[in-house]
Order: sequence, then C-alpha cells, then structure tokens
Amino acid sequence: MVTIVDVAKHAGVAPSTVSYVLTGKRPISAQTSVRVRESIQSLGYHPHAGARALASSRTNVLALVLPLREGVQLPVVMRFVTSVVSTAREQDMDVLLMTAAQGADGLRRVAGGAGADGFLLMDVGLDDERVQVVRELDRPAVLIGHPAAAAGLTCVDLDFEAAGARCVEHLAGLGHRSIGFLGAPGVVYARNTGYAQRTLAGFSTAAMRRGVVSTALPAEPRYDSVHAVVRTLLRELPQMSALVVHNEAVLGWVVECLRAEGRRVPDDVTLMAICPDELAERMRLTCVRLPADVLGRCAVELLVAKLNGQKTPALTLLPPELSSRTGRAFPSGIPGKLIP
Amino acid sequence: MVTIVDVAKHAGVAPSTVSYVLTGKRPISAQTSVRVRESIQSLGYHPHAGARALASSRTNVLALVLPLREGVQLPVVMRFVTSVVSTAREQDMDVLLMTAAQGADGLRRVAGGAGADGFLLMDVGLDDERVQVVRELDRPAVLIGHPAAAAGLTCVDLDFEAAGARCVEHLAGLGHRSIGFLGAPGVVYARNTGYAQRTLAGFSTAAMRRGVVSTALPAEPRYDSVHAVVRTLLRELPQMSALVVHNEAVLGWVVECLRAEGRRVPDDVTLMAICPDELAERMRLTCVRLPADVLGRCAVELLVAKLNGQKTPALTLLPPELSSRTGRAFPSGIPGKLIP
DNA sequence: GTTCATATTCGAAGCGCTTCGATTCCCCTT
DNA sequence: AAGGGGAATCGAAGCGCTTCGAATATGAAC
Repeated sequence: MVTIVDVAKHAGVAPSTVSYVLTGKRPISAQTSVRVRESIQSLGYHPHAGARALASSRTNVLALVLPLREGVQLPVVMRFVTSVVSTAREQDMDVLLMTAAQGADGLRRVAGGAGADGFLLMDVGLDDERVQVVRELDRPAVLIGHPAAAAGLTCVDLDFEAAGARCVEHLAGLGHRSIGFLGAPGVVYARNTGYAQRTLAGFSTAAMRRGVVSTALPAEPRYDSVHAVVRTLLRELPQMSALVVHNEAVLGWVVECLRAEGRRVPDDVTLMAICPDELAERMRLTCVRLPADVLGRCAVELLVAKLNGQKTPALTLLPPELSSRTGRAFPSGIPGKLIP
Repeated sequence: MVTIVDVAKHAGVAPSTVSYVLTGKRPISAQTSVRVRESIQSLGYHPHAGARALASSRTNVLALVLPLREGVQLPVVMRFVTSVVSTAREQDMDVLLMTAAQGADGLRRVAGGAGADGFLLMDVGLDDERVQVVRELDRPAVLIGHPAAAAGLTCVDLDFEAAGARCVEHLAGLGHRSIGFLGAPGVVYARNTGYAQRTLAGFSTAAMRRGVVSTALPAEPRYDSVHAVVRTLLRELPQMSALVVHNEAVLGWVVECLRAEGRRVPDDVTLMAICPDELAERMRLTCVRLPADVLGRCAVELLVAKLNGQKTPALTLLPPELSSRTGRAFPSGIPGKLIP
C-alpha cells in the first residue's frame, strides 16, 4: 500500500506538507503543490479512509436511512437515492446505506463507532420514533419529511399542504366547482404519515376557501379498489368535473375506471396528479411535481452545512411547482422504469 | 468518546484483553469476558470503525454498486438491496452505496483508500466494462449477473436460460403447441444484457426441442407498444394459446391488450411470467420466480467467504422455481409497492 | 518445595493520517 | 547592517485499535 510517507519521500517534502496539499488547510506554494500532486498521481496514492477518520475525527461518510416498507414509492426513493449519492460525491463524501429496520441501535452503533459524520433520514412521519433517537445522538441529521414539531431539527420537505392547495387553485381557476380527491392507501393515513395528511388538509382547506365542493377518499393499490373509489366519488359528487390523484401506484387505472363509468378524460373530467414529473409526462397529465432529486440534493447540502458548523433552518419547505400539460391522457400506464 | 482504554480501566483489565473479548481471537476466561461485557454495556462503548480498520486492515464494509439506469426493475433492485443490507448486518458488516455512474475511478478510490473490504456489482452485462476493473483490483468482488467469460470471477445469477426453458416445459406439458414470448424493451437486448438474452435463448431452444411454434418480441414500457406487440404476436401465431412475459413493467397491460384483441385470460390464452413472486401473486399468475432476496443473501455470503480466504465457484446459478397459480387473472395491475 | 506445561492476561509497538507549535527562509523596514 | 514580519514547510505527538511476544498465574507432576 502507498502511504503518505511514500508520497512525501517521492516529492521530497514532509508528510504534513502532503496532507496540507490534500486538505488545503494551510497555504502551500504552487510549485510544491504541483510536485506533490505529480507524486500522488505517479504512485497512485489514495489516502486511507480509516487513518484519516482516526486522526481527524471526520469520516467523510454520511449515513442514509431508507424506509423500505409498505407504501413507499419506489421510483421516488430511487431518484432520491441517486441524487443523494451524486451530491455527496460532489462534496467528497461517501454514502453508508442503512434501513429503518436497523432501528435505533443501528443509529447508535454507527454514530458511536464513528461510522458516519451525519445522518439522512428519509420518509419521517408526524410522530416518528426516530426523531427522539436523532435528538439524543450527537451527530447532525437531516430529515426528509417532518414531524409535527420540527423545532431543534433540520427537515426538508415538499410543501405538501401548498401542493394540495395548488391543485384546487389551478382547477378552480379553470372554472371547476366540484373536485374529487383520490389519495394514498388507507394504511398510509393510518400510519400518521405527514405528507399524505398535509396534502389532504391543503386540498380541503383550499376547496373550502374557494367555495368548491369536494370529497376525498383513500385508494388501495388494486384495480377493484380504485374502481370502487371512483364510483363512490361520482356518487358523492354527481357534478364532479375534476379529480386530483395523490397516489402514483394507481394513477394509470384512474383513467380507465373513469372511462368505465362513462367519463372521458379530459372531456368530462379533468385529471391532475401530485407525482414525479416523468410519470405525469408519460401519462400526459398536468401535475404538481414531486421533486425527489431536488430534495436529495437539498438534504445533502444541508447536512454538509451542519457538519461545517453552520446554522440551518429547522424546516425547509420546497414550494410546489405546477407542470402543465394539455391534451389527451393515455389510457393507462404505471411505468416500471423511471430511472433514465 | 468512550475508548477501549476506558472499558479496560472500568473492567480492571488491559486494553488488549478487551479487544480479545470482542474479536474472540484469543481465549479469555468466562468471568473476565463477562466483566468486560458488563463494562462495555454500562459505558456504552462502540469500537471506533476507523481505528479498527487502521489497525486490522479490515473495514467490515462492503461496497454495493447499483446500476441505476434505464430498464432496471426497481422492485427487484430494492428487494435485492434490502436483502444485501440485512445479510451484511448478520455478518457484522455495513454497506457502502455506490452507483455505476461513479465508474472505475470510484472503485479504485474506495479499494485503494480502504473504504471497503469487497465489492458487490449488480446487473453485470455480457461484456461489462467493470469486469476488467474488478480483475485488476486487489479486493474480492461478487458479481450479480455474469459476463460471457466468468473464469476467475465469482458470479451469482438466476439460471435465466433454464427459466426460459422452464416456461416452455410447463406450457408444453399443459398441451400448448403455439407459444408467444413478450420480452424486455429493445434497448435491454441491444445493450447485450445477459439475463434477457439468456432467457430468450432458453425459451427458443426449448420450444424447438419440444416442437412448439413460437415467436418472441421486445416490448417498450408504453401501452401502445404492448398493444402493437400483442397484435403482431396474434398475427404471427394465429393459434397462440399461451404467452410468456419477461417484462415486469408491462405485465399489467398484457391482460388488457389480449382482451382488447378478443382473447380472454386464461380461457383463450394462458399467461405466465418471469417475475418476482409477489407481483405474480398480485396478478394471480403462474410464474418462474425472480428471487432477488435469495440472490442478495447468496452474494453477500459468497463475498464474506472470499474475504475469509475461502475458494468460491466462478458461477453460481440458482435453479428456476415455478410458482403455480390457477384461476382468473386481474384485469390489470402494476403494483407500485412491492416492499411489504 | 521445585519444576514445567498450560491457560490467561499484559504491554508496547505500530497502523496512516492530521495537527499544531516550531523552524526556516526571504524580503522589507529602519 | 541589524531587526522584524510573513509565508511556507517541517517534525513529532497522538487519534483508538489490533497484534504478538512476554509475563504471570494456576495446577500437575516429581
């Protein structure tokens, strides 16, 4: 193995000088710097991560804790993960993968054993148990999603409440007076999942404010469930002229179910979704974007800022963006491949 | 931070004794062992990963390299990943996440910098560039999927050729004489992806051997593409009584497209798939299982064996398993949530 | 009581890197 | 010409752990 001492000898300098060239923590003359870099190149030197961590108490690793449980939207998770990995590399960090199943002990082990400098917790619920653990850990953490009380934490999330409201504003602006809402599976609401409840709250409040008639129902990821929900919506809202879908998995079925009930999209019912833009693009649907990649980048950057001792806001909410599309929706389509 | 010296003092022993209790590399008397463990507990000691790596030149980390590109089956990847993480933890290892995008330099950096003890490369193609890199790296690696020449490597894969053949055997056994094959998107075949080509080869060879008429076509993940492929298949094979689908993303559409062409499933056409069992279960379809979790476990165990200096077979092929289901298929259904 | 194997445990030397006073060198000022 | 002030570099200590030869304790054997 090539060590920093080998490089130092090869370049005719002290090991500490090589270290300073690499870290930039002290000024090194341009010529020395060049010479050292050449030695590094020609010897194929790579600093030993463990030794570095030991000496500097910085691992340059961030731990990403994924929730791999029922109801997670795989395409969203994957976009998020790739975004996290590539942003982390830009900051010269690596990513340690953990699952929520590893639990509090896992977090304590990694934090205590200097396995990572900080944590990224995905899909945090309203009353998430992990929040308590994070608070007592001495490592910085960034949460994606946010609990009811975000004080003292650092959370990033799409402003789902605004997203729900945005849908109503958009549709009301087009003249719709009776709007349905087809939401996530029941279990997601029962689990006290922040994003689902907030979206619904934003939707309902905005509907009330605009004097729009509305009804909201959860839908399971089965064709018959979706069909039943659509039928119920049409019964409750006979004048329903628009439908907001906040459930990626069943988006493709909704068009068919509406059609099966004699409503054409968009002629009879205007459909819009809260989902990743690629999915909406494929379905040719207007949507409020679910910006997983922006969230990932944002989360890593906040974590790095915290690692550098900067103060970060307790809650960063990304404003919802509307992505407009006109024309005829596809008859169906849940893409299984969202990663380009 | 609690160090091994603190634990040693608390337990009234030498630091080395604590180390031996933890690693089991030398015999320690039962009573001493108990006393040390109690001290570890009460002090909340976690060994410093970097220090350990430095002293022992073992990181207890495995690097998982994921291909996050077009055409990957997200649910399969996710099941694989969770399986890898949990199996790794059983072996007291952590998982470093890398993407194929980090390329050869990324591998060299992590290997050279002692960031991981070994590598797990997922979705290896027939003529994968990464194979060369792995060969010149001094760290052990396990490949999921296998290149044309596996000599000198350690590969794990489902026996896709046997899987393709198995479908034909099953259907021919039921009396079918004319069988269609609806495959992955064209780009997957063009990319020289091993599993797709092998499945097709196994299918075709078996069809020939059994004297079954067959036609195979790729399908893009769009409804209209699937519809077109189904129409073409029915034109080429007017007597087609069975269809094998090796394309998770469009499985849900196939039933509808067949119906749109006047064929009922399973009355007129027997449908079967090569896909994860959960998906087939949801669709109520017979399938040859895609055992992502078994692959993940197997890959980690092989890697650990290599790390311990054991010899491993160049190629481990999992035999395909048939999962039989009878009855009526669902009219549609691409589940967005495969993680239970 | 002494000796010798056996079973445990100790102690010190590093692993490769960062860090921080100390040192050198050079140029500018008085 | 002597002194002072920076800029660049050096040298050594130490991060927390493993490892290996050495030391100690415990019994058994004589």
